[in-house]
Amino acid sequence: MTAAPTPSLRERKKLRTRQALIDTALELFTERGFGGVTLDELCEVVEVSKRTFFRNFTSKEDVAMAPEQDLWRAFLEELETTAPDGLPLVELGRDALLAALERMADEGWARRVLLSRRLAERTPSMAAHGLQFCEATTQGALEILRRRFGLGGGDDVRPRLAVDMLIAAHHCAMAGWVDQAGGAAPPATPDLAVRLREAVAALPGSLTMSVEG
Amino acid sequence: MTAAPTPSLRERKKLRTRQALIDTALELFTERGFGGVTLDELCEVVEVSKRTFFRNFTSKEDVAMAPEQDLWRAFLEELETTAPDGLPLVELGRDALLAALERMADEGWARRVLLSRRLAERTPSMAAHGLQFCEATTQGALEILRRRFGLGGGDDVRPRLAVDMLIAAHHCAMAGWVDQAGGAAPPATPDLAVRLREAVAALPGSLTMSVEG
DNA sequence: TTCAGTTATGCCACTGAGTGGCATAAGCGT
DNA sequence: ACGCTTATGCCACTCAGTGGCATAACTGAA
Repeated sequence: MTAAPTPSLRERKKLRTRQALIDTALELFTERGFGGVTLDELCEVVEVSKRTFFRNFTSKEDVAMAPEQDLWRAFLEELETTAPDGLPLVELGRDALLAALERMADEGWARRVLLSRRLAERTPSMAAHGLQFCEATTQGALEILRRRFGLGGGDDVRPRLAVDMLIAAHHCAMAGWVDQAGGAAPPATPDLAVRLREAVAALPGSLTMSVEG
Repeated sequence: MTAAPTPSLRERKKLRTRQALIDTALELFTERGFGGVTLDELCEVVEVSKRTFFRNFTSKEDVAMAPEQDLWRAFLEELETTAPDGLPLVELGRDALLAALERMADEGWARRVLLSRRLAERTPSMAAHGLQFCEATTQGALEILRRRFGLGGGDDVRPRLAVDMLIAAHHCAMAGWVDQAGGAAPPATPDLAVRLREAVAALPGSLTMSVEG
C-alpha cells in the first residue's frame, strides 16, 4: 500500500543484515540456548560488528523477539486504518489483529515465531521483553482509540480492559498454537487465526465461569 | 497463622538487610533514576557486599519490584486456602487478591509500592520485570486451580483467560491508584481495594463495549 | 564457656552486555 | 569523479551478574 517496490540498495543491505542477525540468532539460541551464545559469537557468524548489532536491536533479547514485534507493529497500523462499524471494541481489535496476521503470511514468519516462542518459554528475560512489548502495544492501541474515537478519556477503564482481554486471548491462542505445532504438521498462520477467534469467543464464558461446572 | 513470632536472630538480621536494601534502593532510584545508581553505590550505602545483594535479589530490577512481589506471593497463598463457594472464577480470584491486599496493610507497604510503580513507569526494564512476575503468578494460580479444582485440563482456555482478566483489572486499579496519589492525600491500601472492585465490576461492560457509546 | 557445625558474608577475579567516540568505507546525487 | 550523507568498524570503557574460596557470625549441645 505504502511501501516502495525497491527501497534503494542501502536499505536493502541494511534489511538483509538485520534479517541475517534474526535468523542466525534464532538458530544459535535454539541450538545452544539463549545464555549459551554470546553476542560476539553471533556477530562473528554474521560477520558484523557488535556496534552494528546494537544499531539494529536494543538488546540481546530484542533480536530473538523481532518476529512478534513485526506482528504488533502491523496490528497498530491496522487499528489506525480500520473502520469503526459499531462493533464491540474487542471484536474490532480482534479483526485488526487478524488482518495483521494475514500480512505475516509470507516467508517463514510462522517458523520464526515458533522458534522465538519456544525460546521465550525457557528464557525468562526473553519472556519479560516480550511482555513489555505487549504492554507498549497496549498503550499505543489506547492512544489510537482515544485519538480516533475519543475513547478512554477521564477515568473510564473499560477500553484498557478490552485491549488487555484481546491480548490475553492472543496469548492463549499463541500458546495453544505453539504446543500443537510440536507434532507433525508445520504450523501455519491460518491455524493461529482460528485459535485467536476461538479464544476471543471464549472470553464471555471465562468471565462467568465458576469453579464447579 | 504459620509464621513464628521470633524466627531467630540470624533470620531477623537477614530480613533487616533485605529491607534496608529495598528501602535504600527505592530512595536512591527515585532521587537519581534507576540508571543513575550503580549497585556498587547502593551496596556501599547499605554497607553490604555486592555478593550479598545477589543472594537476596535476582537482579537490579528485582530489588525495586520487591514490594509487589510480596503481594503476589500472598495472593497465591490466599488462593491456596480459599473456599470454592461456587463463585465465578474471576470473583474468587478477586477476593483472594483483596485478602492478600489486606495483609499488606502494615508498615509503609503502600508508600513502597507507590515509589516502585512510579519508577517502573519510566524504566522499561523494571516494567518488564514486573510483568514477567505477573506472568509467573498467573502460571502459579492456574496450577493451584488445576490441582484443587481440576480446572484447566485439556485445552480449555477459560481459566487462563479468567486469571488474565483479573490481572488486567489489577493493573487498571493500580494505575489509577498511583495517578490519584499524586495529589495531597497519601494513598492507602483500602483505596486500592476499592479500585480493584470497580475494575473487576467493569469487566463485563468492557467486553461488550462498542466504539460509539 | 567452649566447641563443633551450619550459614551468611566478604573479597577477588572474571565474563559478557551495552555505550560513546571517532575514523573509515559504502551508497547516493550531481 | 566529486562531495555529501549514512552505515559500519574498531577501541576502550562502565557496569551487571557469577563462581570460588576464606572468614566471620549465629546456633545448638556439651
